[in-house]
Amino acid sequence: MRLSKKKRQSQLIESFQKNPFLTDEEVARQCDVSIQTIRLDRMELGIPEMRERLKHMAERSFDEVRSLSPEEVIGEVVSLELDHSGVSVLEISADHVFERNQIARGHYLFAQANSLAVAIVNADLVLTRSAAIRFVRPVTLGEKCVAHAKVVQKQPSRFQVDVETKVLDDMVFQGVFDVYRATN
Amino acid sequence: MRLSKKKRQSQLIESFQKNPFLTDEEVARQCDVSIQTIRLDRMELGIPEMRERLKHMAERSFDEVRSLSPEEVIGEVVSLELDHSGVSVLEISADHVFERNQIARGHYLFAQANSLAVAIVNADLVLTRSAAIRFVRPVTLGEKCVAHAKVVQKQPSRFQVDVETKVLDDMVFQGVFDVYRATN
DNA sequence: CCACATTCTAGTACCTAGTCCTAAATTAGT
DNA sequence: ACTAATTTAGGACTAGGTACTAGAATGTGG
Repeated sequence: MRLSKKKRQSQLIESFQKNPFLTDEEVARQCDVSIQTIRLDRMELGIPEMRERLKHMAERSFDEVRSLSPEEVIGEVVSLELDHSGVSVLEISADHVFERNQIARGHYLFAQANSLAVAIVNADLVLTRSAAIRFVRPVTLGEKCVAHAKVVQKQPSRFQVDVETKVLDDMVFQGVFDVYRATN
Repeated sequence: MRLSKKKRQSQLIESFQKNPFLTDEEVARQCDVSIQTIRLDRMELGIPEMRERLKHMAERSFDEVRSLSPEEVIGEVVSLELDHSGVSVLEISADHVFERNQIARGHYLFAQANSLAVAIVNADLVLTRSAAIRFVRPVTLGEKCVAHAKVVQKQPSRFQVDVETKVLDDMVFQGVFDVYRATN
């Protein structure tokens, strides 16, 4: 006997999770059943065909790249007054948290604040020289982090930008960034 | 006249870059040429068919998830003495840099240092309370960043971890992290 | 042991988004 | 006007499927 239907199906779920690139033919051979059986299983389990699986993976990763790369800012900038102030919003998704406890990894909050501090300065090449930051309280999955940045010191090529990130009215992160206009 | 072959082809490259999900049929309509022309173009330019493109994207994102998630550390930890010291290596790839100037975005260096500082502490739930960091010099595409972390102060649930990141013998990043064991 | 249900297998027609190939038609350059 | 480059058309074939029908094998209850 080859395995009951239920066992096969739960094994199937695992297989596709571990390796989404498997074709029906390959798993059929693995389970020693016909290709049609695998297809019926996929129907019942609501698992899409390989091409669709890959497409969804590609979509997800593409969306990430797109939201990161064009503006090169983490979080969505909702208002920006160059050389003065700005606000960005980052909703903590599953990608941002530790699996075990659903707490956001610090560097995402840092990245949000840092890229906002850099975006605020009106120049082609802006880099961070130094920063002092505090993670006031842990942020968890689903929370919407709103970062407010403002320039507090302005010199020809050096800026001090203060960033405060809140969830609702709750302060979660504070940072002071020393950024500079670099000569390209 | 519809556009010269060269213009069409360079537009094609851009289109596929902007949206890898396009089928030949769709771009053919966009360029107002036949599907075969697009296929010849793809051949000449060495652009694979859509399904292959998506597959490669899926592969890349799959690999990333696999290499990032298990340890939840950015960079590869090459040595680790719990509660004492550790070293991790991060090679700056195209994903880490600003497109314009090939300079690594600060938060990747921060992420490497931060996750090493957290990994070093022997406890289930470790979070960063605060940090003071300095980006000593910009890091560019292809450079291999080696972060050395050591615990310089140890209290029951609070640690100060100093991190220095170098490219060869060149200091590029310095950070002092205040991390703590949290009660889960 | 029979009957009936569940489960599995086989096979056909069809789909998309292609490849590979041949051949004809069109356009451009000189 | 002639040749060469470019474009288009079409046919045969492919992978990895969907959707559907029908039959075979394997249970399981009575």
